Amino acid sequence: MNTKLQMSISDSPQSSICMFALHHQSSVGTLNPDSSGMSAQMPPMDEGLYGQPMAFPKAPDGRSMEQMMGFVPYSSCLTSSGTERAPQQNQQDFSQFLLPPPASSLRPVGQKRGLSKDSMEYRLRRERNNIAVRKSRDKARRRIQLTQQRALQLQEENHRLQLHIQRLSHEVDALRHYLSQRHLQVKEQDAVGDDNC
Amino acid sequence: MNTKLQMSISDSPQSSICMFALHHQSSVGTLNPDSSGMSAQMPPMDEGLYGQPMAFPKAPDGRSMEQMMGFVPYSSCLTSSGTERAPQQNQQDFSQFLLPPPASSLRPVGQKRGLSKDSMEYRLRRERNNIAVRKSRDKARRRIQLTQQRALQLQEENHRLQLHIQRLSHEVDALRHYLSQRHLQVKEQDAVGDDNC
DNA sequence: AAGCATTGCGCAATTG
DNA sequence: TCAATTGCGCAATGCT
Repeated sequence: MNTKLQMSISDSPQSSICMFALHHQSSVGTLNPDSSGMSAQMPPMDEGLYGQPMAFPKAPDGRSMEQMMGFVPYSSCLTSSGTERAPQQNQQDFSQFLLPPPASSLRPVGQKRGLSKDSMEYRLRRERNNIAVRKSRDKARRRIQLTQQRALQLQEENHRLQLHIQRLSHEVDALRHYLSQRHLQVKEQDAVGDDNC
Repeated sequence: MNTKLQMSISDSPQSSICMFALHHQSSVGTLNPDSSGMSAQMPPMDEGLYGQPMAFPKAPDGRSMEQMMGFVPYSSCLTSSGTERAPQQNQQDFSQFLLPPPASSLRPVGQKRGLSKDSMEYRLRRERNNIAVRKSRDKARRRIQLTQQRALQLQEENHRLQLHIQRLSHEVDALRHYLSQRHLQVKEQDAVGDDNC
């Protein structure tokens, strides 16, 4: 399902080899046809679901791809199948990854994109995003807190309103009762009056 | 200043070669070449609050646990001057990070902890934790949703209760008014009766 | 000691 | 182009 393909290759900026892979990955990941496919639909599942890492599917023997390949992530990027890397596919040809991105790539290797992890540009972007993320999460946390508080306040308010309703209801009952008594009284009185006069 | 040094050694289980630079570089390192000097000109990182990463405050000496435990391989990468790492940062003393944890550590170096990222044990732990994390976040998401729904329901309920109160209040008013009229009527009648009799 | 649950964080992909 | 979001894995820590 989720064809995340996330690869969090994150670091490893160093070896040029890695970099290539990264370049690949980024672009491929994004392009990944499947990505558009299905997106977020979370089944109500509880258990079974979490078992699927979706990112680095494990080998049948339970080993993660990383372990098996030693560097699978990159390959997975290539193999567009994102999701379930065929277990038998071990024979994959990685030579392509070892080569620098073809000049035909959308963006020239050392350009804007495909930013080397060492570039100042990259770090600036990352740092800005990290700040934005912290800010966003802070905001989310506050929003959640407010919602919880609001729920509590509403609950209290609710209780107060119910008590008020109870009081008013009793009052209405009392008034009605009194009125009915009064009614009888008057009737009686009327009757008496009639008799007397 | 910012002693981040984040090391998100995270992924890149693959080639030990690939990982590390980032570690250092991460925040300040890369951005602020002069890190040691502290002039940290970090870009225009205003945002007062969010500008501070304050990530791994852990160890007293500022080292993160990962660092403390030392995954030598990665550290070695660092030493390799590898790549490009901070040009001026060279003066920083990372020797502490390069050394394996003291034998006096709670657990022997090659033991449970200090798990090599390549060990099956490590991957199993990670995978289990990833599953737990997904589950936990799913739970949190549901909890938040429920809270929001509850707030909405309470708000509606609240509105209904207020309307109810309004009706009851009017009813009370009406009854009282009627009663007062009745009261006058009776009094009047009484008076008339007295006169008549 | 061991294991799941939480939480903060950075990365990368997306969204607006 | 760039900030805001979002899903994810990692590691530290909380909680049994």
